[in-house]
Amino acid sequence: MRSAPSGFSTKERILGVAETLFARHGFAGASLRQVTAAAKVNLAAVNYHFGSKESLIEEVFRRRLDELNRHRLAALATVAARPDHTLEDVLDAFIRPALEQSMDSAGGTAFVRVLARAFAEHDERLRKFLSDNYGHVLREFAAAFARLLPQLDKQELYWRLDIVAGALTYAMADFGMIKRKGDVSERSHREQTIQHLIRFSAAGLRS
Amino acid sequence: MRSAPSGFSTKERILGVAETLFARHGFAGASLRQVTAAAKVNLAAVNYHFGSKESLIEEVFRRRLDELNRHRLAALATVAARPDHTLEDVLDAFIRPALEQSMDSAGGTAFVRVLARAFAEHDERLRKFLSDNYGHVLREFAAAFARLLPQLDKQELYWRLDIVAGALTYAMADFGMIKRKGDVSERSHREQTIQHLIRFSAAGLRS
DNA sequence: GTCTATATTTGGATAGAC
DNA sequence: GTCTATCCAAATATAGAC
Repeated sequence: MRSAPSGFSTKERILGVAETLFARHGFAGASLRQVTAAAKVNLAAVNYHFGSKESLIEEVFRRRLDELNRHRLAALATVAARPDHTLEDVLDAFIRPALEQSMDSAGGTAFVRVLARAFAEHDERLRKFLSDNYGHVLREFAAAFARLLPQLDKQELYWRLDIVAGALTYAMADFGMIKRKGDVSERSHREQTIQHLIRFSAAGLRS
Repeated sequence: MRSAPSGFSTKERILGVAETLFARHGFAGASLRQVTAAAKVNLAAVNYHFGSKESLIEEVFRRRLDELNRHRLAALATVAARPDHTLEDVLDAFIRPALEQSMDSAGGTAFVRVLARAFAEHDERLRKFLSDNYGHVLREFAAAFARLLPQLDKQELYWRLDIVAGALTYAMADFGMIKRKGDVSERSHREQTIQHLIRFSAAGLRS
């Protein structure tokens, strides 16, 4: 348990490297050999710790998504408790936790790009896994949006949420790669980005 | 030259099937064996007609992108010639040709999803190919947007265009899968979608 | 838990007959 | 231009020693 030079267990190193390579090359495009080589662990370690490549992929999601969704739901609950909450508040509850995670955790920016991959992926099993385990979060947000946009019928609302979710995913995926000017702190850069995305999304949803 | 039962040449059948399977499983995820089996051609036909998988991928893009970009540039030129043209006009020139192609050509909906894949793909060679061959189109549109949004500095504009392009790509990719109500014609459904996307994008760009 | 070695499958590409 | 057969590399997965 802990042969790792870096202080991380073999399992954690595999997860971290897999996240990076899946973000860069896709799930089919990144091989277990690339992963184990980059993580400096033995090839057999993946199957020992995870059983299969597919399970490794699921673990890459689980590791961050459990926490991210906990934060999103907590933020949504806080917001929804205020009787005068706005569309912008709900969008904030959705966007802020993702960007916070992506900036605070090492490899967090890679994970947001993995999320974008999942969005593009139409693989049946992956979609089912995500829907089974995390679908309820999106449904709660959808319900919150529906209450704030009663003028839109259901079909129109879902169509717009789909665009917004896609746009946000892409924007956040690219966020890590945007170079900020040297004179703004990381914190205020993130805050600016959050405000931009909120205004952008709100404008699209209400238009 | 023409052994195909469907009236399409072997080469065309390969391209059509490849487009569908690349859209569904990604470029790494769809194998040449799957492609040739579905196209009911021999495995060796791919290398005979295209030389390699990579060249096949490029041909899948070229076949539709040449035409699409011709239409986009023509529409942009028409719009830009009018001194009072608006942001909405430029967005129309970008969006309409894509949706027209996706609805008029068989397999066009698949191609829009291939485009979405390319957007998510960070593969060096693919990006270089697309940038080398079609980058000038996006630069022309970017210039047109810049003229209409002089209050935004360059960095901010690119950041927003990136989001809008991502959102539009995703929206158009999903468009083919959205079931329209039975009482609206295909044509008016498309027209409604175009108007939605334009308003949505314009709101985000101006916000 | 980690290693080496290997089984097994799959994928891209070619050779050569027709 | 199309076919069969085959080569070779790469990938996932497992067996078994340590």
